[in-house]
Amino acid sequence: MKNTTKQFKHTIVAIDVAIVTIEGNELQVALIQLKNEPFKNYWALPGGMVGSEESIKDAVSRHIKMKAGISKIHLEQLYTFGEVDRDPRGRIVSVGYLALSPVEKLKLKASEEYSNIKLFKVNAIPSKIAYDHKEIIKVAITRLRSKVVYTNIVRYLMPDEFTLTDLQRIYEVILGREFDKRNFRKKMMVIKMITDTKRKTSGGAHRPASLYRFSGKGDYKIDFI
Amino acid sequence: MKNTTKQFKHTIVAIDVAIVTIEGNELQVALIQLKNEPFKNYWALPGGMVGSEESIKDAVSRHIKMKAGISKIHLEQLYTFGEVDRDPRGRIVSVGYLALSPVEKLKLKASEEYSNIKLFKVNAIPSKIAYDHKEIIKVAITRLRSKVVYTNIVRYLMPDEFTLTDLQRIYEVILGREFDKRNFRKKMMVIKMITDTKRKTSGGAHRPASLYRFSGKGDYKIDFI
DNA sequence: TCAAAAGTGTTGCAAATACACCCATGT
DNA sequence: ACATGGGTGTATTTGCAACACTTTTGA
Repeated sequence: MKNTTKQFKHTIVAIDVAIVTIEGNELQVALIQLKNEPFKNYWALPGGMVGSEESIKDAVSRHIKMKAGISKIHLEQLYTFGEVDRDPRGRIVSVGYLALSPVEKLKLKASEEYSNIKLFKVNAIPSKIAYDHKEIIKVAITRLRSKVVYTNIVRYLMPDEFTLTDLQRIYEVILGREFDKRNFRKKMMVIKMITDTKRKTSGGAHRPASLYRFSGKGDYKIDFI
Repeated sequence: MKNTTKQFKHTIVAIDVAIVTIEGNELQVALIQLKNEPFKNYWALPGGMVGSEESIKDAVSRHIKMKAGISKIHLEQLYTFGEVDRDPRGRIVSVGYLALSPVEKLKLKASEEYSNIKLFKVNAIPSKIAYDHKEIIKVAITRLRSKVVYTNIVRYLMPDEFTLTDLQRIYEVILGREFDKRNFRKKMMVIKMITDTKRKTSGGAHRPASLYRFSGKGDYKIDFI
């Protein structure tokens, strides 16, 4: 990172979003590689300015659509980072967001601004991270881990239909510990967060598994796991 | 509220803070009465602009010191409100904060800007509330209620020394339900959040009560209540 | 001696955990 | 027939909730 003079005179509101997904039994976050100073070649969260005629949430959606090719994605606001010197280009206040999507729905694409965009395991993010984005990622993962035990937030990481083993694997990846299969299934049945589709998998060299989907449409809170 | 033309050209970052305390067995929040349009005589949360050379948190502390005469107060960021039309004067993004203090430490004082500042019961806030401040208050109270059951956040609402009955009352006021005295005391002992000072109250026409203080200095999380 | 709040244990119930074997399919 | 993941029940432990009486002080 090089020292540069400040480019912006006024305080600017920006957003940065941690797009989190699960691939290969690992939590992953999307990072872009910056082309320009002051953080040339550093990795950063996708983000950008909030326009003067758009809400903060709309700005997040707009940037996600540009960089990850997805317009319907679960979003939640994390925290607003407002240290004076967090951005060497000037006074930029950034609102951090968490976005969750099953990996199949992401279409990461580089643009003129960025030489590259790809997923990194959250346990192995590159050391050259721009700004305070490492901290934002940490807040994002902490939030996900904390909400997973009292909400149905995992639904945003799952495909429409899934087996109970798939679901258990997602919980295990997020929380980093294993569950007993029988106890896990019992609990899922009790809280009736999911519904049996009466369809089954086929093709595996093993007994077919029942396919489930999440019940209802919204979010809810309850104690489980 | 009257219609006015926009006063500010650029997006501005402001803060609004819900200063919450307990008085008379009720949760209370400090509100100021505005002197000027577009919300003349409406009640609002204390708040104001974030200076270009101060962090967001410093701006919150500064405004609290001005309006509530207290410089050491527990603060936590709640949410950033970024709808385009939330302020008729222009594009103002506001970072909402929760501040907690025992009532004895607050010294609410009116200023030139505000004709009045006082505490309102959160169950009886006036109907003439400016901006989206009713929503901010709601987020503040929800956050407090939710954190009280898994953190030691009540410490910021208590005086330095207190009896177990005092402490139980605070939990009951915040959560709006009653606890069994024996179970409550048992739990407080188990989690060892508080320490016996070996001192006792005196003066009441009843048996003296042991005085306690919170252990350690920081925050922690654990399941209780 | 009375009023008022402080203080103190036990029991029953519900929820969480630990644990092992048979089933259906594809190769 | 065998390898692979799917599917199921019970016993034990632990944590939570319900419950009532005695103690100490000041008036």
